[in-house]
Amino acid sequence: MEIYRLRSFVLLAERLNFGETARLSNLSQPALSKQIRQLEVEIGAPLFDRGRHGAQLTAVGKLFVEEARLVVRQADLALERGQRAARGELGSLTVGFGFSTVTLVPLVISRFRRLHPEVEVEMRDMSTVEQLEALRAGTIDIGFVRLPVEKEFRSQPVLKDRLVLAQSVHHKPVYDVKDLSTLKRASFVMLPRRRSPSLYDQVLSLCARHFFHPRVIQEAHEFPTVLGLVAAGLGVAILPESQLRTRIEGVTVHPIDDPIAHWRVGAAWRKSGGSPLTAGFLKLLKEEVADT
Amino acid sequence: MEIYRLRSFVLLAERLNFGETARLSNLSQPALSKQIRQLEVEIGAPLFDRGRHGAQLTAVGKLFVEEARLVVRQADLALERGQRAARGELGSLTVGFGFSTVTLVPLVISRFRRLHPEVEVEMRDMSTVEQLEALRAGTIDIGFVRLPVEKEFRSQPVLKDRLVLAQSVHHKPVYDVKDLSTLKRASFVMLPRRRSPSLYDQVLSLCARHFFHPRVIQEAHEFPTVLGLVAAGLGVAILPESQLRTRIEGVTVHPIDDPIAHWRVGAAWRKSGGSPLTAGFLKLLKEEVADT
DNA sequence: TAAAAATACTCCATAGGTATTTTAT
DNA sequence: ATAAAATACCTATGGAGTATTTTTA
Repeated sequence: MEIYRLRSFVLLAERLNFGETARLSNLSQPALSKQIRQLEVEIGAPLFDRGRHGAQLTAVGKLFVEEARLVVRQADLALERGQRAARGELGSLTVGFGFSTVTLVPLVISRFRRLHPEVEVEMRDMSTVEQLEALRAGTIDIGFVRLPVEKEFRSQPVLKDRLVLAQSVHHKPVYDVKDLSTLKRASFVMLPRRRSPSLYDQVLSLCARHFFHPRVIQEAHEFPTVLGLVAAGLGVAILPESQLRTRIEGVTVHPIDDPIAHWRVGAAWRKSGGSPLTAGFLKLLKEEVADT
Repeated sequence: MEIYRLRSFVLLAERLNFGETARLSNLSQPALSKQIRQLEVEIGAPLFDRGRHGAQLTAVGKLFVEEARLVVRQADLALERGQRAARGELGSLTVGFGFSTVTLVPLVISRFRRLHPEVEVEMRDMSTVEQLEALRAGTIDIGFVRLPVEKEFRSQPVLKDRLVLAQSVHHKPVYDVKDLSTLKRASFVMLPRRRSPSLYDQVLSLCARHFFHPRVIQEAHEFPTVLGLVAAGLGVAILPESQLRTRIEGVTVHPIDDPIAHWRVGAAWRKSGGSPLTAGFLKLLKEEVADT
């Protein structure tokens, strides 16, 4: 029982005339006759009574035309939804992001939402490791992680980030970023330690390369707070340059010249199962990155 | 977008392996590949990611497989319901009947209901004219009317009926059914006049052939009541022989020997649009009639 | 008898099969 | 290197067209 026959049947049930219906369907009358006859064989009963004045639905035909209509409608809906999904107009997209893309990702997502209002877009704040796991598990479709990424994924570079030393202009002594070991005696304002590898760990290994453990005098949960505390003269902070949009008077920043203090951040996604939504998002992202 | 392709697609989406799915579908692997590829062209996006370890649904594929399942399910349901309707297991049947078949029709209907529990069967008490109109309008599927019936309908004889004269054995004078004109002075117990042609009209024309108008002394709404009144000596009654199952002590009946006092009653139905239900009912009816 | 559908027959599109190549891990 | 899917090519089923016959009112 194929759909093209059901379509013909439904049309004929409306017109009740083989010749006319055939013409309107761009079919020959015998072709339509054969289709209907085939349906009648499959059902096991005549669907029409053929007479001098066209055709009349039988009782079975009346019952079956309702069923046929449902199938045809469902098929049309399926095709439409499939095509819309293919055009990236339907579906859902989940994006993971970390602190380095906390300004970029919401920007791209809001543009994406405006372009595809019927797509469900979700964003999730996660660490790099969590994002990689979530990508593998299919929980998120795109993540923003440190590059390079495992060959298991595809990626696209988004921004370069590096660590900077922030200190108050009023504070004495002034620490020299050229020689980090001078920070041995400094007080540090830090974000809380998170599931490694987090910024905390990175600062730790950076200090370890200069044979000291940083003295943490205060923790704060947000970058602006950290900078505020630094400005207030509590101590120094090491943080990613990407977070310096919220720059504060009275604080100087200097990039740290150490290989582990530089890295690239990129969007990452699974090689397989890519949807048009992923592609569309990445395209927007590329445009956004090019603009900045 | 045809159903056989959707079926293959749904199966493949469950197995995620072209070769295996093809084998289970009695298809060759290239045939299945071609079907899926065709679907992908129609949708406008890949439905699977083909890899070393079988196939994986893409995001679009995941969305579309749900749609496809709905279509396949709807199609299976349609076919099943169509076939059941064709076997007379589904649908509705409305039967009209008059007083002559008031015992026969419910009998056949209850047998029919037992055979086809899922069929909605309705019976409607109507005059012959009403039944013919209802047949034309499609309000009823089968009627029980006086034969012969217009060539517009098909029919099947059910019973012979004729009018009988009923009178009390105690009543004097005893009326002679051979000479109806002796009834000129008799008192008649009658059913109320209904929309013609009813029994009332028929008795009237029978009397008119003998040049008198019957003197109606009492009306009653049921045949048993009429007979009871006759037994009580109120008068005579002319009624159809088919109603004499409810015979009563002290009442004699004699068939009236007049051409307009005989007729055949039959089942009638439309020539077109006949359903297996109609056929099934008529078959049961035939058996029932043969038994009596 | 005339209009409508069915039949007979032909053609061709396309589904399906076999053998082989390409791809991905 | 190897398993799996794609490709190439062939066959054949059956869907569609034209001409004609049959049906029915």
